[in-house]
Amino acid sequence: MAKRTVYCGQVTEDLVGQEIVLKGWVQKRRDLGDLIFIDLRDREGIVQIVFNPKFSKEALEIAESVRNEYVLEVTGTVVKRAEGMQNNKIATGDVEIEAHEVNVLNEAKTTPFYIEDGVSVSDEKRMEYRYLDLRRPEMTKNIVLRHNITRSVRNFLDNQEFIDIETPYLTKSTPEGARDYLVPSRVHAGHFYALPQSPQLFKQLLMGAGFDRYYQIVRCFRDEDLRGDRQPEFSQIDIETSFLEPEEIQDFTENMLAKVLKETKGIEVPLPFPRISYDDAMNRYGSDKPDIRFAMELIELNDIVKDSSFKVFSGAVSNGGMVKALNVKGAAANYSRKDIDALGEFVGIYGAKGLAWLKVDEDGLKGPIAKFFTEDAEALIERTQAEAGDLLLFVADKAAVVYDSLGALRVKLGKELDLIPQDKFAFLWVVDWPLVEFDEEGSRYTAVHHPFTMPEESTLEFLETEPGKVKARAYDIVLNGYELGGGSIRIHKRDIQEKMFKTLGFTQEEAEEQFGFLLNALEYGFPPHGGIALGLDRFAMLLAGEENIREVIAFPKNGSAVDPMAQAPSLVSGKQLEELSIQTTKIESDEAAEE
RNA sequence: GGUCUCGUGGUGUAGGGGUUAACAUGUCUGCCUGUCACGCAGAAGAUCGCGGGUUCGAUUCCCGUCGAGACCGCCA
Repeated sequence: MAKRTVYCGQVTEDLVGQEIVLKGWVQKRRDLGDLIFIDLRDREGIVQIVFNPKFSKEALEIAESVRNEYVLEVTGTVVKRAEGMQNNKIATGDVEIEAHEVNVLNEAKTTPFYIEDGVSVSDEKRMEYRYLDLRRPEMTKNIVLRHNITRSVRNFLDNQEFIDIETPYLTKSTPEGARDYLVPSRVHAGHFYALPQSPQLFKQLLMGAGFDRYYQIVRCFRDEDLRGDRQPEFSQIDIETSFLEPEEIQDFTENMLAKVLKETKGIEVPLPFPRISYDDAMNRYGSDKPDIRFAMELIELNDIVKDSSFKVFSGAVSNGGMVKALNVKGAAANYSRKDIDALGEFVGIYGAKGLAWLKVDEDGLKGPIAKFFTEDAEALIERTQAEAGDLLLFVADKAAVVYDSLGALRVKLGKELDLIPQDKFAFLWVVDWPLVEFDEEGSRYTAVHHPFTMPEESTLEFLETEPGKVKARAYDIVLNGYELGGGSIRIHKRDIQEKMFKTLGFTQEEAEEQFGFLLNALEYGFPPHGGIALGLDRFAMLLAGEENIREVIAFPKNGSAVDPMAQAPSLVSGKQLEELSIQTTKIESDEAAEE
């Protein structure tokens, strides 16, 4: 076999007159009889090959038998295309290759779908034939972009004295938080490893070991239901440092992110990124990960409506809930009563019992509840800055429902009304988080981030008495409405860590059993430390302009956590299970044994 | 776990109680020396996801089931 001299997509006018060797896949064959064109594709792009009896009769004969996705080795001369014959749709469109020789390296069956960008084929088919899907230029591009991102990240961190250290994948199950993927131990019957939800404890222990600045681009595993931005295994850029304040960690993180955008997309993002407190984020956007590419903030109305004759509003306030509004500027005409009903159904998903609305015209407020607003109408108009043509939407409920429903509605309206600039990358730090929140269902406190987050010194006194008041030294980084990552200063003193576990409802024995090794370590000169973890898949997704992280993962799982190509998960034989001392139903093991 | 939507030639869709199951594209054969969404002529290709029910008759209606997708819950 001849050696490839150049990628198809990199044949340029500089090579005109030269004999080159290409290896690639047949994108398309156009047979005009005694003249055949083949578009040859490799990972870098496409170039046109010309087969003409003038160049080689033999090659032409082979070209006649060639079909899409055959793998070819082509030897030929680069020629400049004649005036008017250029194809400006491909990068190599000013040249073509006159084929002297062609070898079929492999044949191909007709593929289930044509290999091109923007194919209309189900995700299921794409994933079943992922190796074909990845041949599509837009997918190849996404995977390469992902590589460029990790390269850029590594370069940045390497230059800042960070050390890349691997942490175990077979580790210990911690029933707190997300469900673990369990791995049975053959050697220790009935015992299980867990795949890490994150290397959190190990990276902290590396700080205890003195490594000072650690990073790892690491796979994490969570056995929870999937979403467009959630896969059971995903990658994070995991970072931990000793002796740094939150501001210092945020500072290098945003420098890193800005550098990645510059290097991979040529985009300059202004530094520093804006900061917003958790409380402000919730109050203004109804979300702890607000998309600040557009305004339309939530408007607080409690003080105006607390005595309203509209009982839905005044009642919500007197019950300890709240009333908030969105002013959808100039949208009154866009939304019919039926459309608004649909919006009402939408907020119902988030538990809102209804969506009240008013339209504003030159004479004031219009709509079924307008009659309730008399003397307070002016205050309402002033607070919402309502003008003729605006649509006001209200939710009155307990705080969580108001935030969730209006926060989601805001984003939905932003998309529907095309208020979101698509080419913008809007980073945002969300800071001043609560340390814990009360879980009604379990009637106990759970950590908002994780149990190792350092409480804010000034609120530490409430940890055992009123945990809800304690602030965390935590920070999330948000990009375009997606939680890109989260970090914090961690607890480095045993007594505080023990109090934290106690607040979260651990008995001393449970804390010792699950986290004893951490508690012990904290007693041996553990440095103050903190870090951050960034979701690589989401970051790549956003930079690629995709809406699903599958588009930037080479071999992802589908919505049911299944790999339709490899057909994982699968049944295993009874023998395998027996070796692992796992009891199972007879049916399962029998079925597997038959295969 | 819940709600909603969708399963029809290889692929993507249309259709609808009785049909020769339609369209596009792809595939195959023939012709074609400047195509690049090549063109022209012809051909093949579908147990309408699976099971049950209603009906004289179901791909169509109903129930179940399996699969897929979106969202809620969940994701310390």
